[in-house]
Amino acid sequence: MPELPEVEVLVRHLAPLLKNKTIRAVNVRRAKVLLPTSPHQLRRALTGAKFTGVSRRGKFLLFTLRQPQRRESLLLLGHLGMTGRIYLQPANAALPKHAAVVLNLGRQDFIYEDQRYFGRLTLATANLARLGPEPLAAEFTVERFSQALKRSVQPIKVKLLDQSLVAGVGNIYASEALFRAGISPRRSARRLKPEQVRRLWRAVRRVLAEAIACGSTIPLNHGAAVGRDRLFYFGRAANAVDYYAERLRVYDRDGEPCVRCGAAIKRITQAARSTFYCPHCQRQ
DNA sequence: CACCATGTTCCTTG
DNA sequence: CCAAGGAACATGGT
Repeated sequence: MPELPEVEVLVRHLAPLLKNKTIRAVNVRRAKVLLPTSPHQLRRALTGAKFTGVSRRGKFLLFTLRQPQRRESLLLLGHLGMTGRIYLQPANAALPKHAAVVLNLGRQDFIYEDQRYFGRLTLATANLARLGPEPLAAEFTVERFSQALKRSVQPIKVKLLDQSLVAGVGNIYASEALFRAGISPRRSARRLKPEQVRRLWRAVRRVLAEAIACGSTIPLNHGAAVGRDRLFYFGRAANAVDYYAERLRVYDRDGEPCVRCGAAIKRITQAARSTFYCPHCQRQ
């Protein structure tokens, strides 16, 4: 499910639901997702702790908690990997097949599930330090972006996925931003002209902000039975949420006409991942 | 059987 | 130290 916009929408959804909820019990069903934290460490840290806030950094979810008898707040880090999901459900409901961690909050369970187990729910926060600037914050300046691009000979599409360049852009929005900026995904990062760097910088911000705005309008609190599998699914498979998929101009549109010029959208492989672009609108 | 999938880390090489 | 490339992780859909 997750690139920055989807994580942001999830954070906004979860924050009011979790605020002031106390964790009564911690059930670790897949220890791998905690690493390097151990199940014992997690249980000891979280049992009895109360959620005080939920925020985001790049694609990471940041849960802050207050432990009983302690002054310092505790930081729990979440990352959804490719297929992770977090939601609340009634405490007596059946657990999903790939539930990795379940936090009992009383009448509700906080479910962290991940079909492929690429994600994390951990007390280890070291990886945050490697992240680049937040694209929607003032720290993400065109100068800083430009300087970082000059040090790379990688194709710009591949470089956009580097979380130390800018935090939160993933495979979908990298293609979308390049389309909006009219830049070829194959172009070497250091060879972008200043005008292109500026256009791309703006396109990254715009594409992410629009996706957040769109995601924020989708009602997220539909019941688990209806919404769980649809929430944040944004491929274009049969059960995709059209409302969301329609917003993507090039991603997964191989062979379809470009919305701007009508040329057929192309799919190529870069760094073992799919890139979609318009060969006419994105020639340089 | 093949290939594909919203992501990151680890290892190697230069 | 840094940049870059590739395998690995694990499960499921087509």
